[in-house]
Amino acid sequence: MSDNSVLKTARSLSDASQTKITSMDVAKLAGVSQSAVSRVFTKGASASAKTVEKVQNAAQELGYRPNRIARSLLTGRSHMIGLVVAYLDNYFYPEILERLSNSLQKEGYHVLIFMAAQTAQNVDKVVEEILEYQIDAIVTASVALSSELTTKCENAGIPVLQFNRIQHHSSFASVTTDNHLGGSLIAKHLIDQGYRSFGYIAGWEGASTQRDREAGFRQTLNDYGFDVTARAVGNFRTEQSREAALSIVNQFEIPEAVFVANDAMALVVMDVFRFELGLTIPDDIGIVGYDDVPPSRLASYDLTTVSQPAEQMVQQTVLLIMQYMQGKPIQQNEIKLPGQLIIRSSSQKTPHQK
Amino acid sequence: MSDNSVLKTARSLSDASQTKITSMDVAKLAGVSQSAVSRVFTKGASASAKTVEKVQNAAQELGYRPNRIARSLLTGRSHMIGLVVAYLDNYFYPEILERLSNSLQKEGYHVLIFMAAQTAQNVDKVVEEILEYQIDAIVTASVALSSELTTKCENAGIPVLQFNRIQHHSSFASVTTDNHLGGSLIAKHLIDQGYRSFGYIAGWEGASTQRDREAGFRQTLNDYGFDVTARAVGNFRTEQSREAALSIVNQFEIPEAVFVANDAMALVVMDVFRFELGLTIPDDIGIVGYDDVPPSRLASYDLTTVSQPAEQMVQQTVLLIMQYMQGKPIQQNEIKLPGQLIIRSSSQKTPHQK
DNA sequence: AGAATTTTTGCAAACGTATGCAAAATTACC
DNA sequence: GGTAATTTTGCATACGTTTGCAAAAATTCT
Repeated sequence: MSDNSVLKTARSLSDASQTKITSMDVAKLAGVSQSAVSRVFTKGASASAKTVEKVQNAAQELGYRPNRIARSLLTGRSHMIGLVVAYLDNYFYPEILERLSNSLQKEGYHVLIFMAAQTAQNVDKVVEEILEYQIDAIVTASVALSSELTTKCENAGIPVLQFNRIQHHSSFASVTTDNHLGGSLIAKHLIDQGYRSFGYIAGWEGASTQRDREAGFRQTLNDYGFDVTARAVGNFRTEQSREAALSIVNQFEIPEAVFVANDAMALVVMDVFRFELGLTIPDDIGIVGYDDVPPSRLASYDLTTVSQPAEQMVQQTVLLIMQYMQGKPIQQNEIKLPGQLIIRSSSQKTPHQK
Repeated sequence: MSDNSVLKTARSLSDASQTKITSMDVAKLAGVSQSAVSRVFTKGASASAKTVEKVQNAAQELGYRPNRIARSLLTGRSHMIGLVVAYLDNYFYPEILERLSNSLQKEGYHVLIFMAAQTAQNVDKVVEEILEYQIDAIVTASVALSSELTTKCENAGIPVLQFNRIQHHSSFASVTTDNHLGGSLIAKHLIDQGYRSFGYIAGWEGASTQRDREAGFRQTLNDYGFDVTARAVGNFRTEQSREAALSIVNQFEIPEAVFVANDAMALVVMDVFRFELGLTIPDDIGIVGYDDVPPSRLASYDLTTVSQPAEQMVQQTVLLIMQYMQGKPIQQNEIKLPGQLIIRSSSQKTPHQK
């Protein structure tokens, strides 16, 4: 008797009584072949109305659901998308994650999460793990892959989509907002408001978002004959932004307005200016952030910022993935969406008149 | 000739040239059997030092990584944990997700995310999908399963861990903080501070967290001879909390202190009180929240709150999962951790003296 | 050195599904 | 009603692993 003794251990775990129901069980109950069952549950396969009904009834009765793992093994598609993300404490990413997951879910895909702390080495290790899961695509959110890994993914035939970050050497697609434009809009706005000297608190210098925002900001300032006269680095970390705010004030002549590379830092900076240094916002000093995260809208901050079109970014990302799944290769595809300047009171020097 | 024409389509997608490398390929290159390769990569299996080296070299050269999908099919373990979550906009959950994912990653497990909007029906549909993925366990974060689904998971032998929520009928485990205690601590603190009349802004009434927080708050108030004299419902939604704050003031005699069922709402409430109604916090009115989310620490709010021991909660959750994986059944296991009252200035009526 | 023991190895059978192929059943057509 | 065209069905194989089993190799012991 050739019974399956292989899974003895695994089976005994799940309390013996109820065993896993397979397409075979359904087939037997419905009085058809296993392939018939498969065809009923496979999109695009055909079966006669009669068998469809028989199978569906049997499946219902047994509580059968097709096993995606087995299906994946055969089709080569797991319908899982790997998301690599470094931190979730930036308010912006939870929103993205929620939207991305929802959109993919609608298409029958799901998100497998991978946390990768700062170091590139770490990211690489994590991506190697991902590959074991046979996911269909990788989305990296503000995280960079080593070029070695990049080619590895290429070889494995797994597309990598960079979300909110660009590596230009890479042969993969990216979806970003136009950070250069955003920085530029901010400069223009501050100048319009009458501010005449400018500070900048930088994010992590390795990030393309940081670089582009600063470049745009500086360029437009220059175009109008101004420059950044005070600068500090906050690395996108809230813990470091207090130091950065203090150093702007202590090491330089206090600028009239400061652009902080993201909202999470800007909120802290505002508090340092107001409560620790006794400055008035926006009159003593104007503040602008980037991202338009929910807390920025709170009345206590009412922070001017650039909103990232999250929904569109996600839609584009999903679209690219779906296109790839339908066979269209993803080539060097850089999608850049415009952000929108959201003017609030933190930078409205001239009193807002009704 | 019996070549594999089955995967023709799938293969042609990934650009032909490089094909997927399997343990067979490695075996051939290393001059051993396929099972030898498997044993080298399987924790707990033995192989001679010589073959280990040969195999590792070959694997290295080919860039081989074992296919977890295939492994899962055989072992019955996918090493994936399904996380069902409704919203990510509560600041608290992103943190949980990050921690949970990190902890599980250390154990070789990964998180597959499922978003389930409010309705129970929706949750059920999503869980059905989950089951197809053959995940090893489900963690539900502030989301409830229908009892029908509950038994379905039971039958499938998949444990369900309720995070931050309890359904008492359910036969599954839960990890929560002692919300009743938290509410009680808040009442005690407010009374100690000299507040003498109390309002409450409720979360979603279907949530056990909401019920327990309110019950603890009320009970301790009663113990000291007080009661809640103003109440409104904010459903844990920031959009609804403004209305709630206004109705507290308009429909009742303004209480001296208000407990808001979570921080996300409390922040909005503070702003309404201060900026729309001209009240001073904490003197005209004291405010307390719940969760200790990052923005609560910002100087503009400095909100008194109860911190949930996120790290411990996650640790316990992971521990339960790992125990189950080792064969220990998860029975009605209600883990309840104490929260900690974090006293900040939003509720310090008597001036804090150095 | 030979027997007894332990370790390593390869063979082959599973896991649960999708799908090419040919046979069977149905439908369409004259 | 008989043949041709179409649809449905079952068989068998494959996906890439793990693992029980027995044979082979290495080790230990007397």
